[in-house]
Amino acid sequence: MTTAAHPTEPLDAARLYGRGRLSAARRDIAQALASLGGAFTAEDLHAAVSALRPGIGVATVYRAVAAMAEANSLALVGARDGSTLYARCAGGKHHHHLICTGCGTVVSVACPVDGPLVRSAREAGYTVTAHEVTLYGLCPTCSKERG
Amino acid sequence: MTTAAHPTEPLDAARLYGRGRLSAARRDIAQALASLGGAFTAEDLHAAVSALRPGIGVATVYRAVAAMAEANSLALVGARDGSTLYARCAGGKHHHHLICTGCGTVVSVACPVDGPLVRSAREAGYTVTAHEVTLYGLCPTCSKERG
DNA sequence: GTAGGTGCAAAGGATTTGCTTAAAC
DNA sequence: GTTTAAGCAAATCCTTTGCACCTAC
Repeated sequence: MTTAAHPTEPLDAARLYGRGRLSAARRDIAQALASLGGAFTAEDLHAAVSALRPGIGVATVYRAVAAMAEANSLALVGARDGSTLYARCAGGKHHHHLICTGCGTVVSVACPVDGPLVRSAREAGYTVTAHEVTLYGLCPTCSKERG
Repeated sequence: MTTAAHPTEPLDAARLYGRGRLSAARRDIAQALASLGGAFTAEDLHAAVSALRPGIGVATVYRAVAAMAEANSLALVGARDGSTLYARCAGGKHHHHLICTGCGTVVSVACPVDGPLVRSAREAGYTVTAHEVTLYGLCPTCSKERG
């Protein structure tokens, strides 16, 4: 199957950030993150954490996001307007993301680049070192709602 | 073949911008664009035009880029640091881009998303409305140079 | 003559950084 | 006690916008 539930680990705040210290703020960020579910921007996360911890600074959230991305707990899954979209992503097997533009839900999709595409590029003399793939669309629920 | 010379039309300044007026500044921008070759940022283009037309404003370049993108003469092909990467792209058949990180050359690659991936997503109840695919790597020349 | 383009400067939004204070280990 | 994170503000970076003037058609 090509689409699948997006692989995330249980939300263990200690692991989210790798080897950093676990402050109260970061615990709240972890909790807010769990409540977001799908794709989100740093601003979304900041807004969510603010409900739990009024007055938390944006820099704190940005630094936490950077730490989580570094620890492979978050993946950069795209962009919305001028902002970067992140989603929880346990890493593991290489895959990409389909983001529901209706509700933000994220599902995994198999990588369509590895394989024939990279192979034929190599045969043409090209070396593919990186690639970005993101799909946008509607999840089953939102598909029904919007016809 | 999966990789191919990137489809661009001969640089006809009149067509680059769609139906807008052809000012002297836009003619110079067109000429600078031709000299850039591959992927570029608005800032790259502004720098190139500045050689031909010192004192040209950045806003003019940004507006010209927007006009060209609107007219399907340019495609947004990715991002570098915080900046948007564009490349000449005649449009036509749906495709994506492989950008050489060595020299900026852009080549077309077939879309690996249309087909099985979209079909299986649809079977799972998802509607795919859009997708982004960009490959990064080295062209044959840069591959040799860097081993 | 008029819509559209230019240039400049200021605004805008997202993200980062410097610095001092507070807290985890 | 030492090192790391928080909080706040200022700074930065890319891009867009407002406005007065100019120019292609």
